[in-house]
Amino acid sequence: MRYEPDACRVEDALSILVGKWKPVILLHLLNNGTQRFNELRRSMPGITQKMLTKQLRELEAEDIVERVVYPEVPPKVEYSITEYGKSLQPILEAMHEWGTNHTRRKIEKN
Amino acid sequence: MRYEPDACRVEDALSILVGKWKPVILLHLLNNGTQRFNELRRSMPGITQKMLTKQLRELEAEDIVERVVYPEVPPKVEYSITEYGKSLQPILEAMHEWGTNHTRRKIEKN
DNA sequence: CAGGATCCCGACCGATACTG
DNA sequence: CAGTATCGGTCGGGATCCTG
Repeated sequence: MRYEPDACRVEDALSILVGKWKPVILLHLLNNGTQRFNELRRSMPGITQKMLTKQLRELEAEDIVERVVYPEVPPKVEYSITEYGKSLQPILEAMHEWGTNHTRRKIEKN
Repeated sequence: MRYEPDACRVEDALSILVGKWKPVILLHLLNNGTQRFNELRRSMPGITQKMLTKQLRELEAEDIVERVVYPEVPPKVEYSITEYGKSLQPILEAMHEWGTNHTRRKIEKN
């Protein structure tokens, strides 16, 4: 009789993954490993600096990505997935697979 | 070199699952089977009629839930998960499990 | 009973300009 | 290079009232 708690936990996971760019960022880091800020930026045409920064900060706050600053001039900052972040991979892949299927299905319907 | 397509498919899945109440609704229907409108409403304290209607309509449009209207007075409408909708269950459960873990982890950190 | 129709606010996100 | 600051538009979602 109490499904709200369950649903709340699903929402917790969703709140991490949602955000227009978070899945893209995570997949990038999962597939390409450690990357610098502008490296990520270039690989995601359309994202703004502000958004990339914001989403990375949020993921960092949840211990999903790691941010390493090198005290140099010019600045150098590297981002990577944490071990904990990797635990999201199955979910991302499941969603990717389902999404692919869903898209195909919709196309076939027309 | 092209991860955008992958990410887009993830977004497709997310767009189905996101919406403050969609996971809750889906879990309800998955666990409790067919339910009437107000039955669903009562089991989700906090949701408004408008929101419940809207989310159900969106899920119906994607063929995730089925809506059956009985031409009676007073009106009777039943909602249930479609076979296709059931394919989301693994994702929902994976998210639930991950979310539960994540919440516990955060609590332990404090 | 199961909704439709309105009004409204705040968060999300984009565009642009500036900086250590 | 890797950000921060500011302005503004869009829209998800809540509150409330109305109806076949």
